[in-house]
Amino acid sequence: MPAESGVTIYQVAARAGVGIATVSRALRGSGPVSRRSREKVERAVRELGFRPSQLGVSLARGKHAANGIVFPDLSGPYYAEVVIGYEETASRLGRSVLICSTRGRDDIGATVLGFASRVDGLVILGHDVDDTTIAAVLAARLPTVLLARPAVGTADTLNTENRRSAKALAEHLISHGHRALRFVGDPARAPDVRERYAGLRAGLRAHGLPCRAPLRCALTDEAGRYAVHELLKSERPDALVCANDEVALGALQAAAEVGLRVPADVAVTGWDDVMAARHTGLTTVRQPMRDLGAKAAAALDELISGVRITPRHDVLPTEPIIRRTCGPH
Amino acid sequence: MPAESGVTIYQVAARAGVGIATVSRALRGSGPVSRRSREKVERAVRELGFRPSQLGVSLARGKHAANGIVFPDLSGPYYAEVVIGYEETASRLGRSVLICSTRGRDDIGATVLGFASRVDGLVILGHDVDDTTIAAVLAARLPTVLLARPAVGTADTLNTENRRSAKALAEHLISHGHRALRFVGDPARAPDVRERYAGLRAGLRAHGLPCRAPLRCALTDEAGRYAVHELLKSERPDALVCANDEVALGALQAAAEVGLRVPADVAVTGWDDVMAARHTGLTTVRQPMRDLGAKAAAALDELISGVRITPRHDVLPTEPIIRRTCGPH
DNA sequence: TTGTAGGCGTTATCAT
DNA sequence: ATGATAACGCCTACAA
Repeated sequence: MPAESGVTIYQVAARAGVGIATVSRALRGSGPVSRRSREKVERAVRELGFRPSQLGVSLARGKHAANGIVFPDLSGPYYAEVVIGYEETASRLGRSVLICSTRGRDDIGATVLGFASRVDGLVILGHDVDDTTIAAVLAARLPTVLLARPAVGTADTLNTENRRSAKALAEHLISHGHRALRFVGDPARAPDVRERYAGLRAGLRAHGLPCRAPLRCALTDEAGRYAVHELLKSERPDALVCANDEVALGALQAAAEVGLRVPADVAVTGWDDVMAARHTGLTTVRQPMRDLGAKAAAALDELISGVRITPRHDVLPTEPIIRRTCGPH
Repeated sequence: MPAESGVTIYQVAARAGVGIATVSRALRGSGPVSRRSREKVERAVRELGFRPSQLGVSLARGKHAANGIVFPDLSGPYYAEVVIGYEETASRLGRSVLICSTRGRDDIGATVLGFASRVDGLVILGHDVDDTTIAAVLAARLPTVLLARPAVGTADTLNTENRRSAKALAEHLISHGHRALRFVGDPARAPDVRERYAGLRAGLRAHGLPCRAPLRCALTDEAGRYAVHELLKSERPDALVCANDEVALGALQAAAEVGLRVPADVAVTGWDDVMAARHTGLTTVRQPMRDLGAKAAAALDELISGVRITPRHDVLPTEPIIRRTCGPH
């Protein structure tokens, strides 16, 4: 006795004194139904509290009428915003949204494959799902959109711009007199981080400045705090260009702990523009996260409905947000 | 051509030279199968890349093997954390998770009812869904858990403690010499806020102090900022007890704008312990949000599997987190 | 305009 | 141990 009232289309038909086909047509508007029949059906539906079983509908149609989204986590505003944008658009397009977090899972491949068998299309967010698994999903002919992740096979791809904004950020810092810019984060761990680091390097190079090796750490405030704290014991960079806001927030804490003023003694920048960034005056780069989700839903819809068959690869622009932590106004 | 490979159990049976019943049994382990048959089936499955259609399985079993969760939004860490906790536990219990945001929707009732017909059980988070709709869901005999929301009918209920912690917070402020405590937020808009306000009043009353009317505003940083900014033009409370962290963050901004120091000139407290709270030194109250989601999933599982039939109403404890903004350590 | 019948892909019963 | 066969609830030619 799942969701549906338990009432079947047969009972409605019986009560209305018509055939099930008429009930179906009346409900879906999928064929001619006399005014009289329609009214009888509507009344029977009301009296019985009939709600069509999604299971029946889906099986008959061969469609789940549901899309999936796979993401690494929902803590931290980044992914959550994407999911919200996705849900908003998907539901407007009449599709339910199934979620699947890979957080702390050991069998990601199998999980995603199972998940894929419950949806008409899939969005995969981030790089927790390996290429092999994605290839398998594509082999099952499941429409797929990859988000914030390098391309695989024929899947659509949707990314946000990293390099250009990172370079702009670096040049902004340089123009304010900063010279020793140090990147905080691990380029090896994520393509996005790699590109941000590349942008920083490009900015430095353009001004004939050297670039030190990145200060590697995980993308959490605690990791950033620890790494930067250790760093500041022995070195004094002009600016800390952090891989994301959380790391930057950790860096701010570390600076405070060792008695350094921001931005007077050291500048700090992040990436994402999370809420905490606004409230700490953190200079950062804003990504259109909700848009990203919405665009993914729209792209997936095109793929599922067959309106488009050739893959598309989009890159959404990002925008540096200059605040207090990167220097005098 | 949804997720599943397109291969059916009949093709597998044919290839393996057995009946479909044997294939089903072999795959599910739901009955005796000879070693020999099992091997033939396994090989056929592998060769054909067979994956059972969830639609077929669900229809035959009369179960969606999926739970739903309805929430107001995912921006802001509160709901996102709950959803994560929920997904984690639900998926461990072998159930997929469907999400439904009510954000910016006009037809919430209809949306939720439609949503309900796609799941075996439902968690409803917050008070965006009205009692009538919930009653309708319950009438459809759908197992339901209400989260952070007053009880309705026979649904399970799971809440976090508000009043006691609010009172404790008030008494902490009072013990630090604060007298003119002002509540910021609108008790009329949410039961949680109402209880937090009640707790504040109780704390003041216990010390023979008067309690002013709440400074009403929406639960966003912008609303809090504006309301407090206006307030501080004409009044000088000792402490601002905010309905949640976002409002409190807005209050911090407002205080800074009018040149007031926190906590020297005015203390500020929030509620939720979001990331930004940690990084601004905001005194707040921590709620076990992920736990809340996990417990909801577990409760729902009991209801769905029929292990328990009588409703349960739990209240999870909360914990004041004393930081910088409420006064000298 | 309407109803009958077949099909969607499983599971599960029940003879064998 | 195994395989027909009947559900499951709906949609949709097709025939009337």
